[in-house]
Amino acid sequence: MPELPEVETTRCGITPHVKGQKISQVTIRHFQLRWPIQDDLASVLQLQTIHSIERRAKYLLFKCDSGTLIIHLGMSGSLQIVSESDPIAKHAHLDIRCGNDLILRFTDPRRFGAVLWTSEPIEQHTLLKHLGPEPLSDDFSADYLYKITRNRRTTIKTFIMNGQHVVGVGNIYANEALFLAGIHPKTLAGKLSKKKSECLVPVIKNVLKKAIEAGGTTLKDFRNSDGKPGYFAQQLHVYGREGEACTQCGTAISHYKEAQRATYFCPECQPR
DNA sequence: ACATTGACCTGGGAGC
DNA sequence: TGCTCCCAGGTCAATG
Repeated sequence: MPELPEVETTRCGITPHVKGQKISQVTIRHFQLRWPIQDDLASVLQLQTIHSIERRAKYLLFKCDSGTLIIHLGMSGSLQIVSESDPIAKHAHLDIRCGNDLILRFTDPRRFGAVLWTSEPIEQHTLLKHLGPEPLSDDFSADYLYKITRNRRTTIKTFIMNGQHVVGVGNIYANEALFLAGIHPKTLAGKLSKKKSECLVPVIKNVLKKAIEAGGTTLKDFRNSDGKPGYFAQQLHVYGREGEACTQCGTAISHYKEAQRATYFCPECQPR
């Protein structure tokens, strides 16, 4: 469920409750996530202080005394601040109790998420070291995108969703950005013109920023750390709108599968 | 090196 | 009501 805006919304929501707190108790109810949670994680985390909560791509990084707790929300994960009296729902796999007696609870029905511990420098971690630039950083520029797309034969949609090229652009926002830039999703990356590249990069930044401001996108069940939905779904132009009228020209939105992911576009506004 | 596909897992909705 | 099938916001691993 979560794309970068949802992860960032989560990070901002939990930070005031968790930052600077000492971990008093860790309860792990289900170790089998995308990768198994290491079996001594509870004792490793015990009595460590969480100094900051950072984000790289869609990974949340909890910087502790002797290392970093890495949490990825996968497709269906969420983190909430709860109290001891809150009922433990079915897929609440991990609780991290802090000195203020608030509990950071990781819930993930599909278990595509991950909870990992590392004591090595975080940028050298296997999962992080090959990631492309953050989409909201200056490193993600029109020049950069134009250069790295040369001679690439995959489609532009698949290309921008690849974290080696740029991180944090998931299926919803890839669809939305290509619509807003007037680019057909099947355009070959190598055929992206300089001009379209100069259009697409700011559009990606803008759509992600707007979504963060709206608290993310709630399609079915995304909730921020306060249990509230995100409101960006109201601003979606094409995602999930097959057959509906394009907001710009009224043409029916088309739909197909691209690399196993639902793809939506306006045939009029996004010509091939 | 690059491109494509399968795999991981549960729940919800559509259709019968 | 209940069964089956298809779909879902991610991304690594294996294959060609």
